[in-house]
Amino acid sequence: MLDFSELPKAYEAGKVEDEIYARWEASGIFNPDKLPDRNQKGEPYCIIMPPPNVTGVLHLGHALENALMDTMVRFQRMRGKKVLIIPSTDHAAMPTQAKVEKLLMQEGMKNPRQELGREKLVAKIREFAEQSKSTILGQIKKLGTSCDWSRLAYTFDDERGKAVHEMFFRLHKDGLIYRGYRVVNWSVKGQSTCSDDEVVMIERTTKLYTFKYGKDFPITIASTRPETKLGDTAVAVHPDDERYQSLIGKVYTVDVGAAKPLNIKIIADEHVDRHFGTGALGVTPAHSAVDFEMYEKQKTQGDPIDLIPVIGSDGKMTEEAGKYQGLTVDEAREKMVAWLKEQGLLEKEEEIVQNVGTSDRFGDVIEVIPMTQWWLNVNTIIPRRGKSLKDLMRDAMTIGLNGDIKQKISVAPERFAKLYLNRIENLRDWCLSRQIWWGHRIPVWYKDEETRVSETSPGTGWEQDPDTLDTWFSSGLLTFSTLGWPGETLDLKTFHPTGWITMGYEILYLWMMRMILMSAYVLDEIPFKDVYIHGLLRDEQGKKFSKSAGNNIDPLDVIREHGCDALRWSVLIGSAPGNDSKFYEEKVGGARNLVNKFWNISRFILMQIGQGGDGGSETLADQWILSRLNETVSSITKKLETYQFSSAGEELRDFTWGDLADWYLEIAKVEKGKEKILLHILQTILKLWHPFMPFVTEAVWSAAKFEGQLIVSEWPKIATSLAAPRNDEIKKIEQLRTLVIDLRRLRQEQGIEAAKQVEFVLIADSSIKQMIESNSAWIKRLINAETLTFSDTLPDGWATMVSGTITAALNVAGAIDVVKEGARLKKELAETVVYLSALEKKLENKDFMAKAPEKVVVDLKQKYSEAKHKEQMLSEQLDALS
RNA sequence: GGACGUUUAGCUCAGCUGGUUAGAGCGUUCGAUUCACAUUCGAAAGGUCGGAGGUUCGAUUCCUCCAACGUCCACCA
Repeated sequence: MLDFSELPKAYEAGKVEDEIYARWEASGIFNPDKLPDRNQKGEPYCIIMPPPNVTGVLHLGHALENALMDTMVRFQRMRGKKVLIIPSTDHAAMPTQAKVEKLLMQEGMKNPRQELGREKLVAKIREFAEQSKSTILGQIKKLGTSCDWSRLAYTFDDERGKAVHEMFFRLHKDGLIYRGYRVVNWSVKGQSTCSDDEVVMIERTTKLYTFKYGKDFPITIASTRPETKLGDTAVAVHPDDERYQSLIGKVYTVDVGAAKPLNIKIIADEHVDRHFGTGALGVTPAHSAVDFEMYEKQKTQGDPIDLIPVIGSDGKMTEEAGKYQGLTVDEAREKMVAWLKEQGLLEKEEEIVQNVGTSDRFGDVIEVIPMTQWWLNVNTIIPRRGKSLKDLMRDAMTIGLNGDIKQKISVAPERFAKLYLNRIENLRDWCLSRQIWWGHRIPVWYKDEETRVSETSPGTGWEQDPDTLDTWFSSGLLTFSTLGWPGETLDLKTFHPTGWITMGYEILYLWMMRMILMSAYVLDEIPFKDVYIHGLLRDEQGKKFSKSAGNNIDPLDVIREHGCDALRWSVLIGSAPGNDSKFYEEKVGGARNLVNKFWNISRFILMQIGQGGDGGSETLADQWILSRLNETVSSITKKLETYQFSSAGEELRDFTWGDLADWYLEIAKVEKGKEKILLHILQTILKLWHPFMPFVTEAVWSAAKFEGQLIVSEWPKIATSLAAPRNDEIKKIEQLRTLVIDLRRLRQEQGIEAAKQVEFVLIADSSIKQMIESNSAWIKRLINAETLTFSDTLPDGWATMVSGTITAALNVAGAIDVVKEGARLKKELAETVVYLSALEKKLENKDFMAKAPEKVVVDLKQKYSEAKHKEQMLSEQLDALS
């Protein structure tokens, strides 16, 4: 016989978590190939972990993400699926290099790239990344995530490198990847390009200048950046604008101080807003994305305009800028404005609010500069496909790839699908190349005028392209590069498309879109069937957690203090899918109490075992709890299937704490011999709780010496015989519950200390009387009554009340204040009458009776007769009083 | 400028396709506590569901408008 009273009174998370995790890991069940037979035969279910950046350590967002994934995966594993969750990390090219460069500069280096050179700097970054990576992986273990470490991936390891190259070659062969001279987003500080998605718009006030290029120029234009006007080659007006119509097509030569006089052509473009400024737009093809588009358009229309770069990659004015050469943009602007004033060309100078793009990694204002870069064309038709990448991305979310509904992604919450589609329509070509050194180097080689695409050098004299690929190129492949692609592996066949994925809405575009693009293009498959978008965790004031704001919380600190289960619970519960939620200390405290409560419920049940024989037939309470348990199993299963984590958890808590602990276990203290049922209940709730609180449940499971490991035990089945609507017996106990609650309130209202044993007298009809009598032992216990007797009349001077169809009287010491009692009864009677009339109105409404579901009508009638009875009792008592 | 979201108890939030007297956690007040759990138990107070219309027998839920707050997008130079 095991002595469970030796178990610690309070659950000690810190003492057991690491050991439990190690045990799971050692038993191999994180690896789908080593799962029990039941799972081997089950449906494959794969989740790709959103790879944390190797830039730093985990934050609360990761805790949330891991809690979501792991809850889902444990649920699916217990249901018998062949479950795989693949852990990975992201080399995060730009941020990682930026971070290491910053560190080196803090150590005294002025320009790490110059001082170290490519090889040495990359080595430094690798060293940092490796260290950071191992920290992060350790942290993920602490979060309890049951991922398969044997399949660990890194976006910058050799296997992923192969996938990256292969993808590059295929896209290139199909003509989707091209090298082109176009304007890019350029961070002067980072000395690299970035994609549109990495540009963060910020609002600021700036001056808008209204001026002419020269005295003889017919049109006045406005600009916040006069210095770029040194590169203007056109003025665009709206084609229908009668003010300028006669000028369209004309060319004017002006001299604003650039190296050469500028030829300005008046062109028509309907993007021009007639009502903003002067209704005319100075076109600077080299330094504005929109203007560049006009430039391209003019070119295809056979009416070309020039492109003159006046700002260089160092952020300074170029040779083309003439007398402004070498100045920074700000200096040039000042000088230009001064010149305009001097010449009397400046007409107006006003403050306006404007959005400017900044680099999300380096923080500086993005300059738009024309450069030769590698691009991915999202609009051109893919050979043999008849569709563009953009089309594929759209199909995956609407009709399914190739019109196959099985190849359609569903997004929860749905609204994000709309946002995604909206975004796709505005997608422009993706700039792939980055001028940093940390990342997959572009597999293209040059020799003299020749270009060759190849993984390794084609021979002597060939120079590899110095640029690297955008990190998202490699993370976009993750759903299949982690499964062995480009090899035709068993994993790939088994697990792709993956089953489910979760991510924050902030990387919806950056990551989700690219995974869909890559997978649809190369595998003709969606990367995942379901996406669950989660919100952001914010602090108590609603601010984002960040290091710079100083409100950063390390999930490991929380675990150390309250345990992993408590952390998981507190990030999962109390929020709706896709909505942000707040994280604060009290929430974790509450979660820790819950974990401990759970521990003690289990401990109590275990301590009952061996206390007394088989209890014989099921009592009313037994039937009730078993029915509730079954309802709970059914509901939790359904909720987890539909990703209602918070709601599922809350219901589980309410059942376990409310129904089980506060009612059934209290009853069990009186009705002995429930060993078998208690054991069944314990095993069932351990399973239900396991996905939410893996550690405490496994700790109980092993302390109880139950068979095997909980993590691979079978999810409880829904007993269909009990799943039917509750029978009359179950209704009866609900009635008794109501009675107990009412009697407790009666005590409380009478101000009698709960400790004191008191006498109750009840008036009830015979069938109810019998029911109360056969359950009187635990009823007495729960209301702390010495005697519970029945009578036909109410004793004088006792406090009375009505509960359902039962009238109860409590013996209070001394006389009751008749006036006070009368007032109370009157109030209650009035409330009942109001309630009754509301019910009556409903029941008399023919339309309602015709349309309302039968269940509702039956319930209503029941309520009505109960209330009617109560009304009668109350008025009788009131009469008796007076 | 566009799109989306939020607005429900003192605080943090649930509330599925409209249906009994709108819920939870925390907090508050009152009471209990040798009992598995003071990381506990019982009871109570607290909401005209942001505002105004509309549809319906019935609206927190659906529609329209308005307000406040928030997020994302956008080529207003």
